[in-house]
Amino acid sequence: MTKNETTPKPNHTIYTISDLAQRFDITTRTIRFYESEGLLSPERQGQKRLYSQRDYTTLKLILRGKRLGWSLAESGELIQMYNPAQNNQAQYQKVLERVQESRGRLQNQLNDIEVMLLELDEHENQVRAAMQKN
Amino acid sequence: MTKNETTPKPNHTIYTISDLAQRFDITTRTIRFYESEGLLSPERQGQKRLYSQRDYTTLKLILRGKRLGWSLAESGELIQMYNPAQNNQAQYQKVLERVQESRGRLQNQLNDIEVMLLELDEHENQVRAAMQKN
DNA sequence: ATTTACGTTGACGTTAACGTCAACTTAGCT
DNA sequence: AGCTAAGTTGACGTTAACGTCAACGTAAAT
Repeated sequence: MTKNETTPKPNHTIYTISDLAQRFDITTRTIRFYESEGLLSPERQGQKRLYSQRDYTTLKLILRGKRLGWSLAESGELIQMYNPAQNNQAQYQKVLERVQESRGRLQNQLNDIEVMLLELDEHENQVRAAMQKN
Repeated sequence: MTKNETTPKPNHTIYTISDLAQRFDITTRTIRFYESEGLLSPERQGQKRLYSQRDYTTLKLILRGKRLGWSLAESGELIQMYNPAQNNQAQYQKVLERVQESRGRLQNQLNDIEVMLLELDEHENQVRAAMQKN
């Protein structure tokens, strides 16, 4: 019997806002802004925000999205997908469709990247050839 | 002997601004804006702009960059790389370094995409499992 | 000659994604 | 009690990447 579960993460870990800011190298202002945009919804202890492991994961997703040029709204849709919504079959079906859409976008981007990489190879060859000529 | 050259493109083709706008589904305003940012420098016939095959390629590169979330400034550097600059070895060397940098960025993006795709797979499995349960 | 279509140059407006204060509150330390 | 560090909520500022509009030029078609 092979271990096939995901490695058990400390699911109870709690982060403060500046804690997250440091870990992800962003400002607290940014984190609050994401909340105001509906991408995060941390617990409160009094008026202070407390972030869970789920919030951590969500933030990671947002930032990965940003590195791929996704807007916050687009990442927001992704986050929605991952959140437990209604349990009925119709909703499940919609989620699966969204998953397919996201996959499609990513595939397109993957394609663009490979074209770019090929063009870089080609160009490098040309430059090296020109270097030899002299 | 195999044909290994790139397919001969009509290198003399000339485009008007609205022509390019249609082909790439952008506005003429956008194209002029890119020129004002130094990304394009079309010929002029009187005061009208005439775009060459090189301009066409440059635009394609810009838009591909945008789909990957690259800023115009970043795409501008790429364009510089592809343009015939000084012929001395030092310059060549710098170009090769820039090529490596671009490759690195693209590899990072590629990595992000694969993580996202894996997470989508995982989530799809979970959703399908939940659908079966009911 | 005058529409019509296409092009040009400013100038100003707009949106997303934050940055930058300023004016508080709150909890812990001395 | 008083200080300090970290957090909070507005409110306004900023930058990139265009959109929108006005006023004008020009070349081909009727």
